[in-house]
Amino acid sequence: MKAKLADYAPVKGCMVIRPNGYLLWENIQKNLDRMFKESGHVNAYFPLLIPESFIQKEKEHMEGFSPECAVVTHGGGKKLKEPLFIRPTSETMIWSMYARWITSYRDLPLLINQWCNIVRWELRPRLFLRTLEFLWQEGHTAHETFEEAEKEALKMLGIYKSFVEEYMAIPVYEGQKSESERFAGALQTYTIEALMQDGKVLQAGTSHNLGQNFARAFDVKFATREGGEDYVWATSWGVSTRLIGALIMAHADNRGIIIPPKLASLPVVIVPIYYSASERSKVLSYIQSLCLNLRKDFNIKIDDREEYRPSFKFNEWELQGIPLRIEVGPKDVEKKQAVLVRRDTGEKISVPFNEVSLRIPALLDEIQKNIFEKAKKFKEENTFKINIFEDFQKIINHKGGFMYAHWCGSPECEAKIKSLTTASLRCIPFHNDKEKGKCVYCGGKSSQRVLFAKAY
RNA sequence: CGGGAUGUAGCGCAGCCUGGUUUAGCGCGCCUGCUUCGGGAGUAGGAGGUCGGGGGUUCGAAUCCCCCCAUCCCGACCA
Repeated sequence: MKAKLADYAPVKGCMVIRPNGYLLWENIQKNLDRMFKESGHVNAYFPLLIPESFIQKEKEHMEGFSPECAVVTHGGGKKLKEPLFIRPTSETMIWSMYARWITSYRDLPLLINQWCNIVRWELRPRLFLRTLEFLWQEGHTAHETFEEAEKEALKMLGIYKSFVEEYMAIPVYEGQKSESERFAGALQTYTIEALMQDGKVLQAGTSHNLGQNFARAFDVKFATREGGEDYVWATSWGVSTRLIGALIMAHADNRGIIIPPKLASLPVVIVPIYYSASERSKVLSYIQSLCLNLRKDFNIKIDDREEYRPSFKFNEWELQGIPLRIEVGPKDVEKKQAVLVRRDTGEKISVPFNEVSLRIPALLDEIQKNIFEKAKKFKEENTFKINIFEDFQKIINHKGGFMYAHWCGSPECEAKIKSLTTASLRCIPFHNDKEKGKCVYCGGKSSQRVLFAKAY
């Protein structure tokens, strides 16, 4: 809020994404969109309003979503014959269209993504993490075989993981969801889970293998290579503006947020320091010449506002998470240097005038790496191998973090654990110890450890 | 929908219990001037209020009573 990312809107549960926050979203979009396109996907736009009958076509999907939907009942001053749902996700709309577009294996795979807003009538909203309306992207793909769809679902999860880790500098666990945590209407849900600094965990992205459920519901058949006929295999995957929430909670310190350099629209800000009018003009012209080289490679702001003192500006830019600050005062002009200040460590580094343009990219890289490593260390230090249920309860309540424990695989145990600890099964990790053990709750047989945590 | 709390200036709050010296205050922010400026400046002045809404009690209500509305926090649901 103080970093001017967002504000509460007049409607309960809705937020305004302010320019600082929206810039972050634009950078998230820009990079993800590039990754989607590099992997063969294209963008399209589908309508906001979905006929009620569409939602009802896939039973599990309807049961999962209709309680949290906003419904339009009136239009043009009249009651509508059929209510229109504001999309909570677009599977039904998109598959109704795919039915028209897909007739042969030659039409496959169909790889479409959409950037849009959706509405889910959440009962307990929270800024960025759970709002009634939010922005996201949803990919919807159609394939010839189960294997191909499975491959796609995993590939997209991989893209999410690399984006979140490399750009947002947030380390994640990747894995699959248990049956009870699965997306409504999916055969399999894959997820990346990120640990926040308060010990709670945030689902940062999901990818689903939808099998043939939606194809059956919307009668999407295609002529196979062998001359037969089959239902199309589907995937869907999405990330949302929740990622901005993740960014804040993963990296912020007591000075404010920290924007990873790779996502910063404004990576560098220059604060001039002067005492008199003559010093002011000297310092500012020095900064101008300094910027001549830098501006080619970076978006740089010179904060020459007269009404604030330098110390005020330092704090303000730190609050907003600008990765690197350059201070230039009379002393620096005299010594032909500039002072570079890292947002992540606060370290001040004096750099000779003609080396500044070299040091900036190197420092930005270091900051990017440092905040990732710091978050990674935190994640690892807060992942606990648990064998006894009492330890599970103790640690989850005092420290939070991931409980890496054996689980027998039964939904009953999962539900029991959740009701006793409020921790849910976040994922069955891909890369886990395939050791045999006993379920942390019931003591039944288990072949691997899974991750439990309190989640947002 | 269950439990808890709160609505007083743009933001954060005090005042309420025990009604009247309150002309409704304080901090931050905002506007103007001067001095300042290498880690959230100082000073002098200034603007800004249907005390959430409605009703009631009273000579008199921000304060007591009733109803309504809204928001926040903790649960159930969820990205």
